[in-house]
Amino acid sequence: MVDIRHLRYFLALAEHLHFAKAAAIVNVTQPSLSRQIAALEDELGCELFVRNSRSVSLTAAGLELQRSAQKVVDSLNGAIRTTQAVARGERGELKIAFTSMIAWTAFPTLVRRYSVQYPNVGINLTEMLPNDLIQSVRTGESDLCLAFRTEVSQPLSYEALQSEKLCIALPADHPHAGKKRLNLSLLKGEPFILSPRTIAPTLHDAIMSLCHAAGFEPQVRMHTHLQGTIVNLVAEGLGVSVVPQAMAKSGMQGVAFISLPESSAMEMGIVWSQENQNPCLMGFLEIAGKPN
Amino acid sequence: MVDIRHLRYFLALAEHLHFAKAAAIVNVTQPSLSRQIAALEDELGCELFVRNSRSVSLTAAGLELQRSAQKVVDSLNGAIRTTQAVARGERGELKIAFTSMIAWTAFPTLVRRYSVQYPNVGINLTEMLPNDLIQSVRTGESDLCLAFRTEVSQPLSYEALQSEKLCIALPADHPHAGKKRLNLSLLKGEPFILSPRTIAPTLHDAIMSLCHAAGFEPQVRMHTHLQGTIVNLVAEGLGVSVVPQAMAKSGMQGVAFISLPESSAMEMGIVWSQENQNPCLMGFLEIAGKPN
DNA sequence: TAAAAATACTCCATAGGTATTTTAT
DNA sequence: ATAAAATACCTATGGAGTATTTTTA
Repeated sequence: MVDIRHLRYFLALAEHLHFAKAAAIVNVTQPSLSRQIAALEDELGCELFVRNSRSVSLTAAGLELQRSAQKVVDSLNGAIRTTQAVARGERGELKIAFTSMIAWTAFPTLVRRYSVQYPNVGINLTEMLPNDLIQSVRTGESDLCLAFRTEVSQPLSYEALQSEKLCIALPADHPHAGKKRLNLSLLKGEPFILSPRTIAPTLHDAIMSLCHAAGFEPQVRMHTHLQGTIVNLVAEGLGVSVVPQAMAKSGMQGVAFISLPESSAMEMGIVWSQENQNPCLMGFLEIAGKPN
Repeated sequence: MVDIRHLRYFLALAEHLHFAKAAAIVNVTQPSLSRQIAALEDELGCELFVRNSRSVSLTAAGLELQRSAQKVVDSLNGAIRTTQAVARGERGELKIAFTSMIAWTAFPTLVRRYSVQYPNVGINLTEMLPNDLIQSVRTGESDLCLAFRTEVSQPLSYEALQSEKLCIALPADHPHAGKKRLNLSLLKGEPFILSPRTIAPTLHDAIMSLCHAAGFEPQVRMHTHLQGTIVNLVAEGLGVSVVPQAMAKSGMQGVAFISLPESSAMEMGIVWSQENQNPCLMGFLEIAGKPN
């Protein structure tokens, strides 16, 4: 059975055309090399070298083997290296689930930092509805997701990434626009644009309890879980809303953002499964754990 | 040191995901396979399988190795096969030297028969002057050549392929054209077109001795070693010539060919070196030796 | 004659086998 | 309880080393 040792010995001899020198290269003695080359020729059933006590040269078959054996050895070395790289999490694929809100958090920066440090890992970002995030991690469909703080049970884990207060979004021409502070109760009669509870329960409930604390039940006119769309609708004057403060960074014209210091912080973090063996996940968690 | 055995065992296990079954595939016992897989993982420094007593599955690194190891094994098998094919003369290159006269002999058919039987051998046909043919074989520049019968010394060999009588070529409007037989001496005063002795001595000398036997010294007006050109010049009425009978097959208009049964046969054959180790040469000689 | 490859002989590392234990469902 | 992988222990194949012989330019 031809194995890699035969090829390594053969390649050394094919290069140096001298048994003693080639033997030294591969760290064996000349008789050992002689025997292995003879065994290889016997195994293949053909001569690879023409040799006498004065010279060694390749036959046509030997010349062919020199070309192809080098490829075999190279591809074996490559296979070993890439396998080890995968094991170290330096190569492979990381499947990340996110919702459209992602664009307004620190998550994009985190993904960029990861992709810079692990340039050979393919990052598969899949958008899904907020409610489906955790389940996709549980089934292994995703390696991790970004979600609001949540209680997760074994084998899932949660780690906080970032906290955001909420803020009020008003049309720029709204009577209260321009104020530094605004008591939510003043929006009692306004039409609200909110995320539907069925899709984004955490955010929905947080806003609802703010309104209840202010003593009113908001009149919800429109639903969408896309925060960017909510801000757009507010800019069109179709209603008011309460959105994560990061949305203020959107630079959208026609909207006034008024901070809500009394709102509880909306904490976001990443969720992953401790049973997930994808080595790329370890690298991501390590980076997520570091302060940026 | 990772070798092919490790990869073969690994691939069997990666495919069947069951130690006992995979062990049977590669014809070893289960404990032997267990130990070799463990040794491979140890050598690579990473886990390739997640296993317990109920199930075996590939890790990310194992999945990567499955892909690349298959390529390594395939390329090794390919290297072995092509090397053996080269040794058997079924692959490689055959360098053949010829002169332009080649088109008028049995040689093209022989080359075609060879290339049909050995479709993976590249045939390198190099045209050269008749005088240079033998030398190119001696230096190894060519593996074989077609030449007129010649005495060659070790390590060169000659084998006859084909014999050709010579014939007279006359312009179609020549007074003697149309005759079945023609004594050469009747061309005594005619302008002759011949191959120069410096380039094609064998043919030149054969024609000269025919003329001398007929009792005259030909008046040589033009020289060229290209038999096709000679026939063209005859067709233009510029002279007469004596050419190999195969030229009659050329179908050239304006030329009459008259056989010369008294001419000695011009024997052609192939010349090669017995020291030439090109396995393709053996295949060619075998085909050349067979009657077509 | 001398440089270099092949051979003879010995040793030992390790792959492989049998029997058994451990493990997880 | 059972199927399956791991481990213990033994055997023997064959790869490697040293010493020597053979070969050929």
